[in-house]
Amino acid sequence: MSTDIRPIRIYNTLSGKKEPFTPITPGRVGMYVCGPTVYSDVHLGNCRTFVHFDTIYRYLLHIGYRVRYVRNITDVGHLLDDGEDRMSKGARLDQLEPMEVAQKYTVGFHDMMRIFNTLPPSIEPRATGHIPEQIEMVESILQRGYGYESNGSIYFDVLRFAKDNPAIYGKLSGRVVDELISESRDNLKNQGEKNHPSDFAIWIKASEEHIMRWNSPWSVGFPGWHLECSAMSTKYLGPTFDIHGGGNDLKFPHHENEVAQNVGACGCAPANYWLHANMLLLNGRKMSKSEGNTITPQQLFTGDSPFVSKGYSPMMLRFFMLQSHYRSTLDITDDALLAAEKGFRRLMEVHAILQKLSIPASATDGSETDTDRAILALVEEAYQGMDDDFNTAVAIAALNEIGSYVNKLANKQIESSEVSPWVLERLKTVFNAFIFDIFGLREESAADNGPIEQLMSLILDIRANARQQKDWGTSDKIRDALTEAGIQVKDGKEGVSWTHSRG
RNA sequence: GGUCUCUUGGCCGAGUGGCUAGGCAAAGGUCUGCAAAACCUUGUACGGCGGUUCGAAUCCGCCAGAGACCUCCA
Repeated sequence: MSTDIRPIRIYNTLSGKKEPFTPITPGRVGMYVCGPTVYSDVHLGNCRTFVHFDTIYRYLLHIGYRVRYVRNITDVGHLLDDGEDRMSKGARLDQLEPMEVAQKYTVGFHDMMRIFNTLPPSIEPRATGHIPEQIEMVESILQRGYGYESNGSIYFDVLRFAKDNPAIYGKLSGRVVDELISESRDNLKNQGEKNHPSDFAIWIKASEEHIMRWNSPWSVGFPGWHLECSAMSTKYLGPTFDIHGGGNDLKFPHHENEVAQNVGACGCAPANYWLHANMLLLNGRKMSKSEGNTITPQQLFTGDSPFVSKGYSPMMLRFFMLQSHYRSTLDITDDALLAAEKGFRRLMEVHAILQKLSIPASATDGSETDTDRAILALVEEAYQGMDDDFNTAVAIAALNEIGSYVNKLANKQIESSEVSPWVLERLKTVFNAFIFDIFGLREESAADNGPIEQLMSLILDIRANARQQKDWGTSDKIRDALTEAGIQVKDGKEGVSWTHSRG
């Protein structure tokens, strides 16, 4: 029931502050996130953005919303400085058909999303699959007087739109139209076809050598960048929906123009809440291929890069990303990764220990203890962190504090009578939910089970015998050899256990 | 050049007008055959200079540094 859903607050770029989230339809959320342009391999920054929005999607689902999550694939429409479409440029370089290029990088993108354990969106529409919808939108914009034809191309009339809707254009990106006039560069191709430098193309007449082309009432051509998102979000989520997300760098011009197109086409604003994920930095700087300050996800996994001392697993990287808030820049450094890796292991280890804990009902008298209250307060803190603009860092901190209780309980450093069985059960459920359902983490230690479990139990048994006979030479030899093999032996009060010490 | 954001202890990284974030690293302790793991204790951090306030790291101003956008970009 929607009335049971916890209230949450979201930072809305439109207003510049946190607002209580109220969906258009109670209990349901429509969310659109700008997906990748598939003309090259996924950028690590894309991964961060999509991991965060995946976590937002997961949290909304977890607290009980029914969510339609739309994330597009842009496979046409980006103009380069020389006016060449990005897709066809890639095709020329690779000697491939444009759709072959799109397909190749789409598959690569999906693989990467799977590696980072993101849930697939409910709908993943492609720009080239929605040419008729985009043409219709151009027609609507023309009918309402916010577009004009020039030489077979259609441009969006930003000045006129801004004049009619002074409270809308520029609101998202904090821009003033007068400034746009003086600041716009005029070195774009076809600039002469525009009435004003800040106008942008919504339909572009294809030049002879342009490979991607479709018929339209105006010319054989292709849709402008920005248009696909307006058309597809409208088609699948309606003219006005709840949440629109994307990377910070899309605020302008992409999102600003998207708003203008939607309002220009139907007179209604596309989304109520705009969320923007911040950039990923490498050693304090924006990643840049031309300056050599860049690392691919693959290099991060293998460690094959001068920027890292070793490889890092995808799940550890996901955890690393979630340790910061989505609206903050996140700086990748080897030290930070090393520290996060240990933090990740600690959390996963706590989870494993917790799931094995049990407290006999007879251990307590049924009343709520101080420890019960402390633990429940931390659980609530984790949820409130997420409620407050999806603050994963705060939630992780609360989970870590819970971790101390879990370890103390497992070590018998606090009596089991101090924790009520139902609190422990609740803790197990909550931990499970946060780690797997919300944070989208997953166990990484190889699918060991069967044989390894048996071997380990044999080895540890031999070691236990040696220790009983005070044969420290043998027991330490076993321990050292296992350490060497990446297995950590833990001698606890309750017996011996082991974990993989490297992932 | 214009617009905007950020600057937190050794390293990351939350937060915020008065109350311990958290992780990693470090030191001491408990436990241990010795370790490891775990647990406990320890750091009096909020770029600089002014101002507002009973009180600011948190609000305002100036300065310095960094970053982002203005052009394809997650």
